[in-house]
Amino acid sequence: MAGIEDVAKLAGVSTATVSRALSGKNSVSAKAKAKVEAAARELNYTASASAYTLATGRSRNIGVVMPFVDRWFFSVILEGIETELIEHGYDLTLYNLSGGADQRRKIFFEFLNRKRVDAFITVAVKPSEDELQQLAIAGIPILGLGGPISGARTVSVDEIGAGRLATEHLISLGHTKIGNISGTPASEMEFHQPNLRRQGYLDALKASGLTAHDSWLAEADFTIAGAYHATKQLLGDPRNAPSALFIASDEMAFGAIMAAKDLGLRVPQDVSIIGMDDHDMSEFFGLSTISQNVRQQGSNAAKTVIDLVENLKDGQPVNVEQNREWPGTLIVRSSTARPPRS
Amino acid sequence: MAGIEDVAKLAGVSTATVSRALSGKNSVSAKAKAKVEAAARELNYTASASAYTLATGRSRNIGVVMPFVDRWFFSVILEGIETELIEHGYDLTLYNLSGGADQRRKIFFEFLNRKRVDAFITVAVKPSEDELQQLAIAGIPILGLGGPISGARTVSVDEIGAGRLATEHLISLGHTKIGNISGTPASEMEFHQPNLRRQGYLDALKASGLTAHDSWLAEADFTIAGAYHATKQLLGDPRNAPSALFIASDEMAFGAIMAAKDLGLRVPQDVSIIGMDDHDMSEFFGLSTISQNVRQQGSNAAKTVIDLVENLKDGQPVNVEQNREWPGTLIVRSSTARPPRS
DNA sequence: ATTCAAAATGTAAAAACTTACAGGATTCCC
DNA sequence: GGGAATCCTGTAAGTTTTTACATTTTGAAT
Repeated sequence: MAGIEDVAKLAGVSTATVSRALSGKNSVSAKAKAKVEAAARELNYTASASAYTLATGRSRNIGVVMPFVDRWFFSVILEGIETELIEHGYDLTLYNLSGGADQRRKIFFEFLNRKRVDAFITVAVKPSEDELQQLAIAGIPILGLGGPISGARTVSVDEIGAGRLATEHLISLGHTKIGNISGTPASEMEFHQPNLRRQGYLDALKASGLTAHDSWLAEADFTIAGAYHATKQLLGDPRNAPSALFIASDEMAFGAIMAAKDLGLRVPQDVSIIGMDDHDMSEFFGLSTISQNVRQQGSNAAKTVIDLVENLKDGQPVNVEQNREWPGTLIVRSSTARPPRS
Repeated sequence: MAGIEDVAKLAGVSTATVSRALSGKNSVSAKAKAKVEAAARELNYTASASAYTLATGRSRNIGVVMPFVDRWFFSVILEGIETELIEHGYDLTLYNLSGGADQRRKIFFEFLNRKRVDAFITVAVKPSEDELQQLAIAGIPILGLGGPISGARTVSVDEIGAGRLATEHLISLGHTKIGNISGTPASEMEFHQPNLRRQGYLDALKASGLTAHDSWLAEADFTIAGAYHATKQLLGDPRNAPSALFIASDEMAFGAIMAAKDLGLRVPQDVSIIGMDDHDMSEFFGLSTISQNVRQQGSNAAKTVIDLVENLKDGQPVNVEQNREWPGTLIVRSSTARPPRS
């Protein structure tokens, strides 16, 4: 493995000049730069990351913390972040919390201290007071996705607004008996997104003078199966069934569609269903939904965090507390229509 | 941020002793060890990763390269790897190739050289000659998942055997008209797993003296939608339709089940369907399948790669060329049954 | 009490970069 | 052509840790 010294020797300059030529930040004569670049190419040289980090205190590496990576939302956002980071010459190191409390402690109190990352992006993770303090001591800026974190920048989706949007779509079609399935508290993210979505649903009903019958509401596991069973209950009694359902996630909505079919109900003729997320498979199911533009949320977060670490002032990020909210956009497919005349 | 010197001062010993006490590898008196540990805890000290790497040449960091992260198989395997790595004190840095050839070149010819990782795990990626050479020069060991890579250790699933297993299950139920849907070449992984699965299917038929009618074979996009349309074709003509289908992936099999239902066919009474992977949702669909134990494949790969980097001899891994193959296991659910009497 | 081996500790070099500082070379302008 | 300003380059210090080597301490055996 060639080091900077080898390049310097081959190019006939000092290591300082090599460093300057390759980083492109300081003044180097065109001639020297050419020689250095040729030598570096010949020796296949790239500066060692650890020496760079040690010397500069910067690692060009971003840590990403998420509770799972094997769920659709998280894997898509991860891909969005990663692609953007690579583009800018950053590495991504992944920390997933699915290993439980012990793993979480290890991540926040050991790995974090190794000064291996310039900043963290947390996705749907709410750091505890202890954890935030730990981050502050280590001087690592943090960007939160999917919920407010005090003292940190934050990028999130307007969950309430999105829930309202979905519900308003159903109301505008003429539905008055609108049900809702949200996640159970246990299966929820740490910021209770599904709860917020229901809040938007309730807001929309209220604004239109409608009320939510208790028997039109359900909570279910955040999965296809969970929503399948919940839907069978909600739609089971034809005399008292809602004519439309707003479901807290697309994945759950798939289960709802299958349940409706298995009950002999046609979607959308007998019952309208709208989800939320714009999952990859939603188009296949013809599911109307609210798009969150997840991949772009990821790349946006990556851009923001790079901005954060490249514009530190005295080691502190400038412009803290700037929260950006994304609106959702309504996507109408074939799972929603006017209510049946009864 | 406290450095090793601060800890040494507080504990009243030299930095060498601190290093030894904390790494636990060399002899330190019990008394000194206790003092150092107390001091480290008080100062909240963890050795800086970059200095450690610079001094030792080891980074305790594993690079993972995969073509996507937002597909079920990849995200699950990633989670398996990550959880195991954390357990052993390793970090994971993620490189995904979905950004195209340019990103790929950047990863293999720039990022890789930074000496930031001790080893690579590649998942369903077939490095080119150039890329392999690059890895060799950099002295980075590599563990391949999902296909053979010359000169590297490899962990893979016996795809042919798995395809045979699935087909034999259908044969043992009494089916003689067995169709198969595999991925299109374009949508395939770089090692052509789906092709291998079809190979196993053909082997099994042959062994039982059965033949595959051309009109029972199809290739489709590796998605629900792809298989949905292919299935509609295969089962569209009742007089010439197979009574059972072996589908190259569970995700595709979901599409097949829906297509069958939409054609008015009952699964399994009218048509049996078996997939492959044991996807999270397969239980919900009642899909019979071949389990690949994906998460465990991931954690197994992580263990193997740690073994690889911790047992280097003269910078070279020992035991190269050791290929481990996983068998699949048959999981029978409710999507397969005896063929209908016709 | 001596002696010797083994165990514990300290000193200082090494790992591979960046960058402040200072000095030499150019360029510019009059 | 001379002096100042600017640009370029090299020297050496600094970043934080590990570890070879040297030295001191400990403990056991005589």
